[in-house]
Amino acid sequence: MFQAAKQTKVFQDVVAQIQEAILDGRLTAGQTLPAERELKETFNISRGTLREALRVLEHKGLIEIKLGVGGGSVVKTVDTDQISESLGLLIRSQKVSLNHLAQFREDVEGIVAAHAAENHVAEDIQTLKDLLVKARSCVKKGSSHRNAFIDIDKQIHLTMARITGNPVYITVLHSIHDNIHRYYDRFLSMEKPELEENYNDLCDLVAAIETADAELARRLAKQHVQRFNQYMKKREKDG
Amino acid sequence: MFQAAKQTKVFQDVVAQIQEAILDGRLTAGQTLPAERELKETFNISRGTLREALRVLEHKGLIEIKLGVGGGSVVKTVDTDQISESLGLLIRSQKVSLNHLAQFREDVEGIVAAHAAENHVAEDIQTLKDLLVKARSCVKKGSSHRNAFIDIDKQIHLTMARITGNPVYITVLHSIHDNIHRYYDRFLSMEKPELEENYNDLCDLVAAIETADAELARRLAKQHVQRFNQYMKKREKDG
DNA sequence: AGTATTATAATGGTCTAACCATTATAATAA
DNA sequence: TTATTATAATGGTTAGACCATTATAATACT
Repeated sequence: MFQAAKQTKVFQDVVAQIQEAILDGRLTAGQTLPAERELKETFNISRGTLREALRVLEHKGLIEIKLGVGGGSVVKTVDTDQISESLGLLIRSQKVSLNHLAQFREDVEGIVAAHAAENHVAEDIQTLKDLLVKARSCVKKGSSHRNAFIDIDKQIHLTMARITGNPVYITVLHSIHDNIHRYYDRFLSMEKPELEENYNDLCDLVAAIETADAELARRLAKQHVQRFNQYMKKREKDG
Repeated sequence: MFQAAKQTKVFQDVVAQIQEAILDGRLTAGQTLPAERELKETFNISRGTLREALRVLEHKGLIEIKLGVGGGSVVKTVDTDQISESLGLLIRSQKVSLNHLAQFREDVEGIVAAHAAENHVAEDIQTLKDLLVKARSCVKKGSSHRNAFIDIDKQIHLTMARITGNPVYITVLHSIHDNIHRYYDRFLSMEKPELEENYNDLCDLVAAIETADAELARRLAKQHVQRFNQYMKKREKDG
């Protein structure tokens, strides 16, 4: 019938107060909070308790704590790091396997490509084509530039996410890529023919986006990601 | 050329050590860590520093700190709460709007429904139909049971996510629903005709899943979520 | 005997007061 | 003018004490 009346723990109350101030805009990114020895007077608490609160706020990604003169707790712009970290924990807890993440990525990349085909402007296509040029030079240099190619591949996908105009896709794709990287290092070996195959995928994909063919873009993106995943699974199996 | 040699901060080292122990399985869910006064001796640090570390681990969702005799730091099963919280922060920081979240949800619910159509077993259909019966009784009782209906709607969607067998979808859908709830409270007003409309949507959707028609399921799910979103947007504009 | 009450002790929560480590800035020297 | 060095502000850490909560054991009551 009733609910817990209040946060019994002092540090939680402090976390809540500072968090609300940030989210309400009373504190904005870049601003520095008062020094700990001053803040503890404001809240009328001990420094230890205050520091527990600041530690939590830091981990939430709301502040950054800097050392030395002119240091202190600086309000941060919220980004996707915490989501990536949490997803990483789920993966490492074996709640999520490579197959699970790969399946999700295939679907999401497909959707992102489709939206990109619908929403792009001319400038976006130029950005993508510039990235394709870089990708091409990596392919020419062969498997020694595998990592550089993978990085450009990532940039192309993140660019498509940006073209959707929806920050959720950017966040989700960032989190996926942050976490799938661990598998790339372990399982993904691409030789020159495979690099070329992937490069051609990307060219076709960009072309589909340019002609605003959403359904084709969706299919190509999915197929492209599937290829990556198959390389990995094959290598995972072979050893 | 070189990287930072080590974590300068003591508490970070402690966080890392305990986290690794949990992720490696040397500590498993349910186990209780030694008491603070004992742990601080093990790590050879002060209690304050140890508590900063434990606070961070708590916020990561890796441990739960209980009071009193028999209390202490208990290793937890990792769940989706942290991801939901982080997504919530992004939304409240106005990095993500209702429209952004709604668009994403339409796409994801479509994909989930399609996978559910492909992967379901007979038992799953029974679960869904049981939920439909409950939904029907809410509709009969009219708008006073709006919240109960919304909750069952949520359960149906989460059930479909479970049917996919992919925990990423479960996590993502949980996070979306956790965060879209705030908008429901503010903007979603459903009268009896609208409840009926939605109930019929769900019946059609479950039928499509039962007949394993993935493409139809995808379209119906998307359309169903769109309806919800339109109610909200209409009300956001009007009221 | 069984049940309610009360004391005990273990554990996290908080406080105080000090000192260490890092770093931007100011003072000083070359 | 530039390089060096001292200063002081700020977070990082330590030590030891006491408060608050709670499972369990001891006790009193019926």
